[in-house]
Amino acid sequence: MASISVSKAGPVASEGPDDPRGRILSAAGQEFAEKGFEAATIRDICTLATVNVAAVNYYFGDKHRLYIESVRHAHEERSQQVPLPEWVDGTPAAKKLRDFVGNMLQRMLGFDHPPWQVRLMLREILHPTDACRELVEDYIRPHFTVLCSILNELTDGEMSPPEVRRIGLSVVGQCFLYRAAGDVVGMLIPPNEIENLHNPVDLADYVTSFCLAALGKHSPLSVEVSQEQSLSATSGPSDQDVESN
Amino acid sequence: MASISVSKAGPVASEGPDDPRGRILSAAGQEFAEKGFEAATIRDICTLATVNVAAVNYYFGDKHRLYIESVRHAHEERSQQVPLPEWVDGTPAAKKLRDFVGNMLQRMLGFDHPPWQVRLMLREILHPTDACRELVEDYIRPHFTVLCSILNELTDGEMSPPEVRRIGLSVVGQCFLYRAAGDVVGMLIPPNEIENLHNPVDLADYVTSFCLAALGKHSPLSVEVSQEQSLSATSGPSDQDVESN
DNA sequence: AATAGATTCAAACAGGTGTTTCAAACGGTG
DNA sequence: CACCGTTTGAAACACCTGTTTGAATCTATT
Repeated sequence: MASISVSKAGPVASEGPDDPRGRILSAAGQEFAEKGFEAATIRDICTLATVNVAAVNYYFGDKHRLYIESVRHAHEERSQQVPLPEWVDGTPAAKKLRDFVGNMLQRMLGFDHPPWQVRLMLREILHPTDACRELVEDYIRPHFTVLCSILNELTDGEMSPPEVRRIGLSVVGQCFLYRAAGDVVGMLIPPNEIENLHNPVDLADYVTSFCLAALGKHSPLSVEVSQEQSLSATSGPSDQDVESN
Repeated sequence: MASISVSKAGPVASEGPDDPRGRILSAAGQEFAEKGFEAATIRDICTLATVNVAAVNYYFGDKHRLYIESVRHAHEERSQQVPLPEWVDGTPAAKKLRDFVGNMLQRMLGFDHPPWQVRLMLREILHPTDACRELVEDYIRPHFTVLCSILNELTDGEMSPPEVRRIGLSVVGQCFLYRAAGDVVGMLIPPNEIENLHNPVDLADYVTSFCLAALGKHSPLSVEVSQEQSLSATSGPSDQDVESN
């Protein structure tokens, strides 16, 4: 959206089901997501995509441009896989917040283990390269803007935009920890507790309650949080996780 | 502490000021922190440490064991550089929480840009290898335990340990976002706002208030948060940031 | 069927990697 | 001083990397 669409490298941009370019893009995404830019090798990528090593040079020029394209490909696919919820007019802001958090956690953590698209984007967030700016403008900022507008609605415009953004980061941060440092969290917390309290659904309820309580739109957490005053059982529409390719 | 102290590889473990082993450890930490395990090269490390390439094999065996040792070295140094605050009896739990959060943010973000020790540990948290378990047990878990005990004291034991841990992760998560995804936050938020609202000191006040409000130990944030009911101006003792090596 | 362009392929290239070698230098001890 | 284990040094090794080459194959148009 924000970035000028760069003319796609390579001779052709077909859309067939066994389009070599697409196979390379998908294989590269998985390899880069798992091993990082340096450790992933063109040979492994091409083996996974069942193409010759020369193909990546033919379609993308070099490894770096392949990486850029595969990050773009990842967030484009993920945007379609888990679109933002949409609400009818009059939906309470608190429910919108719960839906948004549920949607974000679903996108970050997935139903099963998260798809490679998310892990690749995470790498770019943690150690930004040239691909990061586009990722932020086309993927992250739109989502963050929606969150801020929900928070603004929730507090009836009492807070300044900077303050709203800070609350927004608090919401994102609580979720982000599980995605970025999930392994460490798993070492820190007993395994059964992970399943009971730290699964995507219960987490969405909890993070939402925590935020609402901090904003005074909800009773505080410290007096009986266990009685599950469920805000909503249904998360946003079309939350399914498409493990494509 | 928790892990059995492995016999140090290499022929000798001297402590002199120009001990080659120590120079390699420090150089390796910086290189690994900046470039990651794969991208950092033994030759660059040895150039930085002004030793021959064969020295790393002589003192550590191979690149992998050098990495393990340098992660251990990093969190040992960082523990000394920014120790946990200590409180006199009768210190209010709310102040303890504020001190702890301030201390944690100082440790994560540093006064200036964070030292390589933190960035190396962060890499290990994000993409764990063999070095992670020891990092968690010797460094992360002790800190997390302190946080949980503060939260437990704060809520007068009303919450179960699992619930306390979940609150603890919320506190950590809010801080962690700035450390792990600081670049993206910088792209998402106007620059002047970063300086005014998202600096370590103001962040510590904010995260503490957010948490206290959620627990009902504090007035909610959404009605006038700007009037700075400062909990404490002094962060924990010995918060200075030693840029050693 | 013949042609021209697009695509694939095996092979090779130049450069960098972690690791090893083995001789030289060092430093304390008899 | 001569000895011997410890430490350093330059060079080489074997392997793997991204990239390129140029011929072979395929595909579609004439």
